[in-house]
Amino acid sequence: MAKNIQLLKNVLQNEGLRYTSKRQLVWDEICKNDDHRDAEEIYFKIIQRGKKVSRATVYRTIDVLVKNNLVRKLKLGDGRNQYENKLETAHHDHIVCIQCGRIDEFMDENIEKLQDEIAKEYQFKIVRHIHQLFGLCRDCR
Amino acid sequence: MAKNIQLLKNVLQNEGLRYTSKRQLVWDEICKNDDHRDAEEIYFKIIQRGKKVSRATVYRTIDVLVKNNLVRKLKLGDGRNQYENKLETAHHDHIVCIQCGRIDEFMDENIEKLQDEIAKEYQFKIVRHIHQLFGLCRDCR
DNA sequence: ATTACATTTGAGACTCAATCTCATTAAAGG
DNA sequence: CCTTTAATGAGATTGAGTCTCAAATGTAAT
Repeated sequence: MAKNIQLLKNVLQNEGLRYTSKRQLVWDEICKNDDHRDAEEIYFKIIQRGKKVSRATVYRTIDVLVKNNLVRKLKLGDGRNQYENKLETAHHDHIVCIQCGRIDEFMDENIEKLQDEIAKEYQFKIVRHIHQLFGLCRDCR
Repeated sequence: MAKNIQLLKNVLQNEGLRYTSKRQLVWDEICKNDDHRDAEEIYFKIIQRGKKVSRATVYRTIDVLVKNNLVRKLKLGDGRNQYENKLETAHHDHIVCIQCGRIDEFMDENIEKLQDEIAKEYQFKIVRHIHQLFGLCRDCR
């Protein structure tokens, strides 16, 4: 857990922001489990634990954590966005520009889940997968 | 264009909804180009063309079209959702057994939508994609 | 420590895309 | 044309997320 404190300190320093107890509360809560939760759940859980923090601070802190890759933001698209800590080494797939060769990485928790559903439907046990998107990047389109 | 009218009629019939001039206006506008536009743009363009329709009807009609695969919904996650017609034909991906070589085909609309979101996020215009699941089929696992 | 200054925090107002309400209008089938 | 049922529109409402600004807290120099 001390490692997580240091991660936060590094990020804040990197952003030119102060290390504060409120920011630590938010990061701690997000690290408490590996589920994806929305800002409201994270906020409420902290309150439930008897700590004081505001929604504004939760949102603001999450933004910093997401920007600095400590937290993954899952944009479900409907309702609230969800978040999960990103402490494990992440799996990712690729999105490739057929014009200039630029390669970006992507990773989508929802696609992963849907793959599992498909595997179940076909009674397959998945060992690995390839998922590549080909197209024109913002500079080539 | 008569083909598009029929597509709309089929969808509405399938949904148990009436074919109306307002719904046709919305679908026509979405078919007018292949860009991704948000509901407000689509609404306003119809008004600009001198036709009358309300935002509520635009939103409601788009929902039906998305649900029935005539329109692709691009959830950027920030700001307004965007939409584009989906008149081109469908495709499928593969799920492969690494033991016996069996190949099944799958196609999941939700994965497709998520891919579009990713493309949007990365500002890519997707031309094609590869999505293959490798594992053990029900007979080999 | 104390002071002086800058940043952070919180309560609630605010934003804005999207949805809902319900009175009015339009479609379908006699 | 008439009746029934669904669709439409104007504006109110919702709700996740952001913004405001006074108060609280951190930071650094003295």
